[in-house]
Amino acid sequence: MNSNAPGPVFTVVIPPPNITGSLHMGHALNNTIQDITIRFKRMQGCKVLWQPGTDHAGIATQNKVEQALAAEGLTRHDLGREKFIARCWAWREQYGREIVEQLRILGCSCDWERERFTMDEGLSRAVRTAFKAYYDAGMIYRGARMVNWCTRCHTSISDLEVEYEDQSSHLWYVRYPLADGSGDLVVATTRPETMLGDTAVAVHPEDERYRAFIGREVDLPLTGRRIPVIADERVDPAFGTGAVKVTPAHDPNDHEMAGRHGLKSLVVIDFEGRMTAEAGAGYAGLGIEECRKKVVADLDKLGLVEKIEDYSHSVGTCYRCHETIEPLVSEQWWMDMSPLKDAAIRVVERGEVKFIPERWTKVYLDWMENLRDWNIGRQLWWGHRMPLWRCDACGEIVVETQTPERCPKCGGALRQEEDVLDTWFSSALWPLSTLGWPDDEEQLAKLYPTAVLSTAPDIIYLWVARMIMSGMHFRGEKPFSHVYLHATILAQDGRRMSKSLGTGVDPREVTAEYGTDALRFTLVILTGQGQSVRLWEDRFTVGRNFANKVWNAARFLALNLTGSRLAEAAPLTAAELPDDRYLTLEDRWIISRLGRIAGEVTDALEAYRFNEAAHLAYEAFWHDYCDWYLELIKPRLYGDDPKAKGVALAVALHGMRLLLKLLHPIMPFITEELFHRLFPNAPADLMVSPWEDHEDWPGYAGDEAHVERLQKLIDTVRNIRGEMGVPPGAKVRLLVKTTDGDLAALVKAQAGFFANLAGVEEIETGPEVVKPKGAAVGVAGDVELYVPLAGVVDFSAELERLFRDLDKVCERLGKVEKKLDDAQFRSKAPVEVVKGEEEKRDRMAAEIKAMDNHSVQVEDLLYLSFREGGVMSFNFRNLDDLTRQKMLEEVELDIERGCLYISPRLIAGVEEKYKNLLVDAVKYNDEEWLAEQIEKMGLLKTREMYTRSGITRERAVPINAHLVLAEGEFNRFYVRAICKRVLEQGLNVVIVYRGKIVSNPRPDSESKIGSTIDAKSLLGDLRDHPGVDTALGLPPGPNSGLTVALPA
RNA sequence: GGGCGAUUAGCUCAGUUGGUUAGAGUGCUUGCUUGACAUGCAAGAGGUCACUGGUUCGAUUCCAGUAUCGCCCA
Repeated sequence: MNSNAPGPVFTVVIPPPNITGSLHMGHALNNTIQDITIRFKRMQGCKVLWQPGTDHAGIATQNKVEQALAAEGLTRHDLGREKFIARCWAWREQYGREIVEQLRILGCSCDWERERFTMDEGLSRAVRTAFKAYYDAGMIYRGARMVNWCTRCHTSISDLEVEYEDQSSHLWYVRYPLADGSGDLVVATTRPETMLGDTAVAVHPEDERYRAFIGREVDLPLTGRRIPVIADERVDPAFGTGAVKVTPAHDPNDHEMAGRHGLKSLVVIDFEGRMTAEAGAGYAGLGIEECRKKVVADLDKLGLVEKIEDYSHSVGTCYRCHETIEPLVSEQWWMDMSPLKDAAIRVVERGEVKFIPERWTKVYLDWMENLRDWNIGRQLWWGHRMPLWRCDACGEIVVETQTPERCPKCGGALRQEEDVLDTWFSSALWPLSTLGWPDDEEQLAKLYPTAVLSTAPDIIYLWVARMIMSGMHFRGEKPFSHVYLHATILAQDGRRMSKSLGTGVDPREVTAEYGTDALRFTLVILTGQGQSVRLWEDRFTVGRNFANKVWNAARFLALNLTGSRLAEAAPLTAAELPDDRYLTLEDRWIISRLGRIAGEVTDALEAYRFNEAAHLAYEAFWHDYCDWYLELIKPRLYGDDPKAKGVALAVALHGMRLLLKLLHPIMPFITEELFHRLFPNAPADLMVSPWEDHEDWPGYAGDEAHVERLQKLIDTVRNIRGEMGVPPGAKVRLLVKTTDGDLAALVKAQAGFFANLAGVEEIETGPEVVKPKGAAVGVAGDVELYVPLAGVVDFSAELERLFRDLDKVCERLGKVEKKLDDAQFRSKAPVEVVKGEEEKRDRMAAEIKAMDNHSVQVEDLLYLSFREGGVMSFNFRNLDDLTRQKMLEEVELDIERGCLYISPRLIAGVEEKYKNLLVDAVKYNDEEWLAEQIEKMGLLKTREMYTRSGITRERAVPINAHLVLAEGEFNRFYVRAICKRVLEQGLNVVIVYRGKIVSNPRPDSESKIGSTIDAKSLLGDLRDHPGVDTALGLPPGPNSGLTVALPA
């Protein structure tokens, strides 16, 4: 413990891993979580203690050692108790060390010199002290009860150690003859061999079928015994025949039933899993399976087997050896839990112990409410032998913490109880015993209670509940304030990792291949609070790539530091940042931003939101720091101005230092290493450096906002470049049209941003910027950006991009306007929300307006392409060669013949989006009314339409609709542009229009999404052109569309 | 049989009190051997938030039911 730290004490006890083998992924996650918390608190200045240790895990370890002995052909009985225990200790030495080694590889910063083991002397004393206290209080007693008996482990085990497996078996229907010879009663059972121990047959009292049988007797076959037929409510009339055999000694339900009816118990199965003498000659000594076969065969011989059905039921098995559990009545040591219950419930109900996530509180309370007496004895050798002695002479029972010499009553010789205590008896004391109880009150007062226990949900009953009970009982205080239940790690198939299925991932292999930091980071960023997560090995590339990124960013700084004196004078606190006036905009931005992130990471860690903390740090490191900041300072680093370089490096180092700190709890190794490389004069290790929070860092909110604006503009330029296929090396000119003087000034002053990050070599900005011919256009808010690309761009791609953006904005605006039109919304929603929506609308309207201005540009682009060879250039990249060829033929412009035919598909440019367009058009053609219209309008056939989307040339009816657009899919800009061109050629335009137009509202008009605009307004300023005729209305239909037709 | 949890992009997961343009990583498409990093850089596509009702001006979010999966208890 770092006792000199200024802050409060922060203690965590490790849930002690058992010493049976190796740590699995769940351990890796759990201990990573604890280490993150510990490192975080340590850096925050707390006096932290992370108490490490291991658990002796009685039955589990004993099994392992027995397996090892079996390999030598030995059993524990060959060795005897003492030698066997010695072997267990040897095992513990080896595997206990291995576990600890694995924890160290995981980077766990435990207080290793305090490492404890549940069977240490001190901890054993705690166990004896507790036992005596309970015994003296009358809470420990001996009694014969039904227990779960493992015939292989030769011990009773607790209910929680029984695992239920579905097994397919049979249901045997056996006839029990009535004693008076008047017939028989058929009982159904899954365990025919236990009939030898039957002492009754039971039916439900309300069961009409059997009412007459109650109180009579049957002859129990194979035994010569006569047993009664009783009535009991617990009998399920739907099971089997509704009559069941009652075997009090070998079934928990029957045992209870026997108690109610005063039936006697007949033990027919012994602790070895063999039939006893009570089972009768011919059966005694047989194994259970063997006996079952014989009983069935014998019954069959007597003609008493009515039938045998296939039956699947769940069978209790030992969680350690998977042997079937025998319910047996056995003399055992029990602990009365009722005196412990209330305090343990209260402390949770009062919120003094909080479960995270909260829902586990209920699981805990439910279990506590139904707490049963605890079978604390185990018939094992490995474990804490009960501190209880019997006097051979007078039978006195002595319970002491120190081994007594003689019987205090008669002076006779004493023999210690053979049973050991359930492992959980010592686990329950872990937070107490490791911190000094019962001997070191001073230490205990300082360290107890601990802050948090982090563990898996299935440990709630085993440890959490018992630790709380012990803590409350012996200390009057909870053992921890928080219980963090971490995620369950599953295999790729969504089930628990399984060694036998090969779906397990060994943390040791992952650390070897990807590194500890990668393992830790991946686990943490992947697992949300208490949610299960699927994991397989590939997933660790996330962590590895990030670690690589961190390494390289630091390397970048180190390379630039070479030869600089900065390294020696490396800045160590935010207070030593370069003076404000030397800082550039990006410097202030990153400082302010990282400070903000530090605060958010701190909050996330405080709230046990580890994945959020990891995500925040990741995002800040990779995207803010590397992608933006480091790129921005490169010119200064490579430039000739040593002072500017110094400032940039200093800020970069500060940022790096903070990021390393924020990442350190999660990735301790790489951060520590890099810290020392970059800051060789640092007075201490990173792990004990002070944590830095929001308030330790200067904030420049205005500068953050400025950079965000620039980022948006740069994104837009990059988007244009990417979409237009501008070669990465090519420099472009950028024109920014804005009425915002501040923004113009900002853009002008920070031209370097654009040069570095968007390949912009020249910028023009201001309110009167004019868009050059053949420029790609982008809109960011109310700002318009032009990138001249004449001769470079694919115009159709540009149009496509522009309209795609426009569509998106229009759609969003439509939603907002609909909302704002709703009187209910206006009256009932909070004013802030309404205001927010209004602002949103204004912003989007401005954006649309900016785009709208580009209808002119659209026309230009079209015009340009028309003039240059009369073929529009479209983006054909997704089309196959044949289609491409056909389409090229189709778009020939034949102005002389007064026909403009453009396939709707081509207008769209992207076939997918406009897939249904032509289909719709052809559907119209197929219908009679369209024929009528053609007739009426005197339209001429021009070209055939074809498409590759399922409409064949044969099916397509040729029409002379030159432009067919369908619902929601067209852009009025196209319509207007094309119409304008056509009109300029002295030709006429007829708008055929039908139904609702649900796209592209004009921001300056009343039209909105979902409302109808008429064809005239659609044409805007062209509507009064003498060549335009919109008189033709078509009936509305499901495929509302619009046709621009040109009569010859 | 009872309880709990999950169901969001091809995959793995975030989404904090009901109003976001629903996000990330990975995978996919396109282009890049740009002087830290190809374990990389830039751009792009991809989602009726399982389904059905209800509450509400408004539901991925709250409630009820259904379906599928998982865990715990009996």
